[in-house]
Amino acid sequence: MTIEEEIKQTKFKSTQQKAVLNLLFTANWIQNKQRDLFEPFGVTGQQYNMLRILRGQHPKPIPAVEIKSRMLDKNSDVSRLLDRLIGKKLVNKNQCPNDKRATDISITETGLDLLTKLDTAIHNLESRFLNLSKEEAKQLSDLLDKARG
Amino acid sequence: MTIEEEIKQTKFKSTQQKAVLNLLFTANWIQNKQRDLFEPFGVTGQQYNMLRILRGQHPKPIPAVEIKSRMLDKNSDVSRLLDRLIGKKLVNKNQCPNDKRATDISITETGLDLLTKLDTAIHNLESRFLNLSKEEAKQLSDLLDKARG
DNA sequence: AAAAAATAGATGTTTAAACATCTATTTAAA
DNA sequence: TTTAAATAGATGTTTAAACATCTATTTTTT
Repeated sequence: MTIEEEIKQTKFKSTQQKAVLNLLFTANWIQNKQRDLFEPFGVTGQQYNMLRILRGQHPKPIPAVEIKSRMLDKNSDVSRLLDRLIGKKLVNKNQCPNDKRATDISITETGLDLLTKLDTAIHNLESRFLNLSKEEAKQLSDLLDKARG
Repeated sequence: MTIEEEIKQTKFKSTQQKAVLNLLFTANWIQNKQRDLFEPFGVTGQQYNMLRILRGQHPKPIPAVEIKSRMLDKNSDVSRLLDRLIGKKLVNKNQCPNDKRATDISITETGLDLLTKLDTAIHNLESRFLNLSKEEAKQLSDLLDKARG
């Protein structure tokens, strides 16, 4: 289905505007698919994003401000996102000894196990349900980089 | 700034995964820009989306369910989004005479005036701040259509 | 060293998203 | 035609996003 069919709009002010609408629509489409996929595991997209960041640093703990700088959504409310993950025993938080303002955040074994389970499911979503060849995916990513440039 | 720099991640599981992350990041980036732009006018992105749909049908009223089918976010809580726009006198709602379950929704003159004011601002965002030529924008839109296919 | 500025993070409040459920009406089936 | 199913929309509730403000600590300036 083209974007015209998806939002029942045939005329656009400009090609750029159409691209923007398509981008926002497609992001929503992906997020809905991700939500369905994450739901049985009890995590949200933002929580998954945070867990992946922590796995990337594991076993080194990182401060919350560093997590924030790596999040897809730069406005994330990291404090309370962390609270929820701590509640689920998926991450640990300690005061940083070098800087008493800062925190040492790390992913737990439980968190790593959960990510392992999610990996397969996510991989299916991203490389099978997303109907793009490797070349097309690269082209898309490059265009997105340029768009923000 | 490339997506690698934006989220400080250099390795991706697959090119498709990188494209997905870039897509979600870029959608967020656009939504933040839109929020800044809409903020002085007192509307949100979803409300703007709804107003544009109603303008497209003006002066013909349409039922809420038809609005929903045209929204970028198909999960929108149309009832309460409408309540907010009615509160701002930007749209009208009446019971539909042919089907007492349904509603007749239309944009008001105030709503049309507001959209006129927003048009210029939005156009700047979409065709100037978005650093893509017409050809590149088309290429992006086509890739997004294909990705969902 | 004292004062000012910046930084890390927590927390309070308002608004909206997410999800389910409910009512009224219309359409389809038995 | 009476019942069952589907549709349109409203509403209740829980959770999270958005935005501002606050405290504690560290860094910079004077």
